[in-house]
Amino acid sequence: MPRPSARNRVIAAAQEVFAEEGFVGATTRAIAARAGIAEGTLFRHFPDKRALLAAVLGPFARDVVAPEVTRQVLALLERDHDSLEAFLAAIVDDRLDLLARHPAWFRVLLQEALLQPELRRVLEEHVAAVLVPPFERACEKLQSRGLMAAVPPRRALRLMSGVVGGYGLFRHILAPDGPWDDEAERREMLRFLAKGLAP
Amino acid sequence: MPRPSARNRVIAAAQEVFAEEGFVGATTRAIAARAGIAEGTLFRHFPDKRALLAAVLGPFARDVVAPEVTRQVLALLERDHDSLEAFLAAIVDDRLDLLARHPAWFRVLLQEALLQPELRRVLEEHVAAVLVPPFERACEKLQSRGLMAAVPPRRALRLMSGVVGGYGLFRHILAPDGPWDDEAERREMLRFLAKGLAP
Amino acid sequence: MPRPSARNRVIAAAQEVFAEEGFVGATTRAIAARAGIAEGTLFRHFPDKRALLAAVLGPFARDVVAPEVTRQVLALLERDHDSLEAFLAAIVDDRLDLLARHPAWFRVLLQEALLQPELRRVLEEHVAAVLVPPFERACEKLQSRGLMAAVPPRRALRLMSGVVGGYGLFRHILAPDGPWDDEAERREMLRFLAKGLAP
Amino acid sequence: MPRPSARNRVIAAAQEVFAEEGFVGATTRAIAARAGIAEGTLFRHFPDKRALLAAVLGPFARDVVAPEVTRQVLALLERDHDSLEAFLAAIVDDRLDLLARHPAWFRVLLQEALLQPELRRVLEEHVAAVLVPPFERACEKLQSRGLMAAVPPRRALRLMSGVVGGYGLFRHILAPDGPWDDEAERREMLRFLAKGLAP
DNA sequence: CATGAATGAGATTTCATTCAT
DNA sequence: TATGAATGAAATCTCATTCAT
Repeated sequence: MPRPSARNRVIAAAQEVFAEEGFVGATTRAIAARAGIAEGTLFRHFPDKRALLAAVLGPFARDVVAPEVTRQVLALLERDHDSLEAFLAAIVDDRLDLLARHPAWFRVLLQEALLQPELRRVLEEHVAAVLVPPFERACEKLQSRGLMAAVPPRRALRLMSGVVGGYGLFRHILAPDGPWDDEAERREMLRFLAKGLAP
Repeated sequence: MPRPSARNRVIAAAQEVFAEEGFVGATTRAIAARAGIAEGTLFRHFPDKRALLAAVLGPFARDVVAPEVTRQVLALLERDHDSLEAFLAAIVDDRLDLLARHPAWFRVLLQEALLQPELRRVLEEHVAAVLVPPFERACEKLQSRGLMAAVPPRRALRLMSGVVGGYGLFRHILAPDGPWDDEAERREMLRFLAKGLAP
Repeated sequence: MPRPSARNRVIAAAQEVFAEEGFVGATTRAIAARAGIAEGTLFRHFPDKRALLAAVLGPFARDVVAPEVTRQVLALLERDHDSLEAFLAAIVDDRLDLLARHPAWFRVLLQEALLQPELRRVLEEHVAAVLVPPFERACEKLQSRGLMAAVPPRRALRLMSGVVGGYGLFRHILAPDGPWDDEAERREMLRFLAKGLAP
Repeated sequence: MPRPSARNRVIAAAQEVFAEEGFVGATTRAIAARAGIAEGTLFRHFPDKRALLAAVLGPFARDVVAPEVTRQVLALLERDHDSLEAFLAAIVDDRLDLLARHPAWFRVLLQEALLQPELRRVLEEHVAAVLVPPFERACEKLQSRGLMAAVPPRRALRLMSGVVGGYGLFRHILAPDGPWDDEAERREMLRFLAKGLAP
């Protein structure tokens, strides 16, 4: 396996430093050092620091919304689920998987979304706009079959996001060193969600 | 009503700018300008920028942990609750009230906790250490009376935090301009929590 | 004995702080604090910081050159001395006495003379110009009577200054806490000077 | 001959400005301007202003204490001297040589030693501790052979330092523009010292 | 292309000095 | 007259960005 290209090493380094220091707190010097290149070289690959942030968030955005990945979530949403439990398990597992694969992205995204209205707009447009309608349809389908409480789907989405996101926050940021039993957490989260959203 | 003291104007300005730009992104120039004072004057009131952050977060920390306020939550936790619903309502209302009174503090605290391990340590020590044990006892009391599911109390706390915190995030930061029906949100959150944590 | 006037307390405080931090390093805030007055009050007594320095050095300059005091040294110089030892003892004792009474002045003067050409000029003009000619005459008188080596008087003055000043430097600045036997030091300095300048 | 490196130009400029204005009075702006570089560039070469002072004094400290140079003085001290004159000439010439090569260092060192206890401690430890014991042994050897007065060696060292240092002060700082006959000064200083320390 | 030295705008902080009370 | 809050110029230091090699 060849050494990753300089460009990719920079992106990886930037991701780490952004996660640790925030976008404003991260210095191009630190990023270049961690990538093992000269500071000037960094600007051969990216016109400026914001472009680097875009490059870091870009793949994440793609991972969430780009056709092939979104298609997976969308597929889950479109599929007919026999039970609320099955539906929740499919969604939650997919998101937990994403979280486990990219904890740093989660952190950077949360930090920068707090600060950058523009990023919030992009997320709203590319994530919410794409995922919410299918999610709503899936909820309505379950609700019409009497498998789910009559909660407005957007509120159900927020509740689910709060539960899964809160777990991600504690698990990967606030107390990453604690003794976590991830499988138990997942099971209990699902049980809790299922009971909370049961008819 | 007299003009608020310069010191208080600075704190208010800093709170706003920190919330908008983050601690690192906020400039003392911007804070001083918004407070309507010269930049140098700012340092007559606070030895440095970090002290200003402390002054912004301090009241929040006090609001959460200082005896008289903590006592209120602690009182809620110590009291005997006739039902899970009553217990949840007491806790959630208290936290929602805090959130509604200090949305900017919530935002700054979240941002900085993501970045500053030291702040996480302080919160862990002053908030978690004080509130968790009484919360655990309250849960165990309810559980022993068969009013609550046999969830480990710390996990229950995380689930509740996720639900309430997620709401706070959407409500006050991500989409503060949306058409929110706060009373309905509160009611549904409580219903959801109560069902999810029911035996 | 009444409390010294505010003005004098400021001068005393300034002298200490100048000695500890140098003129540039001393802050008006520190001086005011040590004098026990408000910073603004300081400028009621002195138009600016340089005037304070002048007020600190002024009395010293007067002590060295002002008629009544200079007259004492001058008197010593004009007097007929029976021996080199007596001559040296008179001069050295006078200077040691000055040093012991005002160690801080010595320090401030040395520091600022290193930095301020203007101060060097003033000292040259008021001290050197006044004291050197009588000193030269005294030397020449001793030399003509065969009591002193044929050293050019200015060089003799420099040698004496080096010996006494070097002692002052070690005694009051570099190692003020050492176990000093001042009387022995004086005796040995005189013996050394007398031998060194003997015919 | 190539232009000296930027780093060396900065050190040379700093040395001059420190000598003229003192450490506190010297501004990085002035140093950068004299070195012909941008102010920011200065901090590429030295982490902060104090490091620049260290870089200016460092070579001096090395020149005085670093093995090869100290060894030279130490060699002089260890050697058997046939007469007090030869001993004094060896020591004084060595120190005068150092002084002539680095007058600015002498000045900066004196200024900062007056102000910085820490620097005094370093000098005490690295210079005094290394040179004093050999000096004492050399004196005792001369004294036991009846070639030198029974002066405690440390006092002899102070007397010599006063004479040589006083000369350095007048020669290089207070009146550098005067008409100096350095060879005569050296000769007379040695004669004076030899007579003063003779048995 | 990669480098790393250099830049200069801007950030935080200090401090002598002013002025309304 | 004394106060102390306020000022703003200037000092130290940072950092994204440029450019000759």
